Amino acid sequence: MPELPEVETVMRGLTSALLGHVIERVTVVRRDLRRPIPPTLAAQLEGQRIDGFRRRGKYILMRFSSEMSLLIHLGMSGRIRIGSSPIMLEPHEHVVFQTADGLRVGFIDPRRFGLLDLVPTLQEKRHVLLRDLGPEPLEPDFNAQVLGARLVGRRTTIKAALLDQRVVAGLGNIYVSEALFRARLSPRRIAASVAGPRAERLVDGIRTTLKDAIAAGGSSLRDYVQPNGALGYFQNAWKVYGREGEPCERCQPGCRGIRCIAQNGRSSFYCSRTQR
DNA sequence: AACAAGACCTGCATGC
DNA sequence: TGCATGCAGGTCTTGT
Repeated sequence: MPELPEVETVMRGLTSALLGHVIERVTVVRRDLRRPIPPTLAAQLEGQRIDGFRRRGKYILMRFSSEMSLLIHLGMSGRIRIGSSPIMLEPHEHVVFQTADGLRVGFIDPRRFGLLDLVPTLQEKRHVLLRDLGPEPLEPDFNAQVLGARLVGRRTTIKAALLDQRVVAGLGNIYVSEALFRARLSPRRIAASVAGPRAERLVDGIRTTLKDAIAAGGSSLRDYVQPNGALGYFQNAWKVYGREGEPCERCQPGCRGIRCIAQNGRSSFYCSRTQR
């Protein structure tokens, strides 16, 4: 489910459902996710009021009145489900939060690549999983200069570089393909060669892709995206991802068809005529 | 230091 | 039907 637009959508859903609510009970069904759930999770959160949410890259931070923050990552298959209290545990539901006024929030993650951790709110930025993240692509200070500086000297492909969360935070396999299409850059291009006007195009491609996807509520594959169960629909607006063989919207008649290649074990989709 | 490959885990679609 | 295979929105670790 989760690249930046899906994580942003989830965070907004959590905000509207849970802001100001008080956690009454935390039940941990299974602790062995990507990293173990802290043994003190329940003790530290029970009785605390939810005071706000932040997103950093693909991570969500849920801030509590105790000045502790719950750090959430959804991995590949993570989901959050909100309902009212008496609901059956569903398969792979590893943690359940219940609020004082009867809401029930479940963290569900079949593959267990996701994680939950605690960090003092004032030290969020120093958390080992957050401290090396690159710039937020939707912040105003993300520009061609900033991106170009992080690509200097990198001999890998631009595809691999953009998946590196230290270069820019929040992109994943789908949105890298989509952003490179909009920027008319081949995923095979050497990262260091993206500077000047190409970097301008790429920044623009990244931002417009992410903004459009957020406006659509993200992309839904097999899982649903939003905590209330609503589906995102940006998967219908993908221009290249999952469209191998189709003509791209830019070249129409003369198009050789969208290609799918493997790079570092992951698929990349692109138009070899309009992306160089 | 940078990079590619392997590892982690489960579910699902495909093909025999 | 049953089974094997490969693939999936991520990232951490290992080895070159």
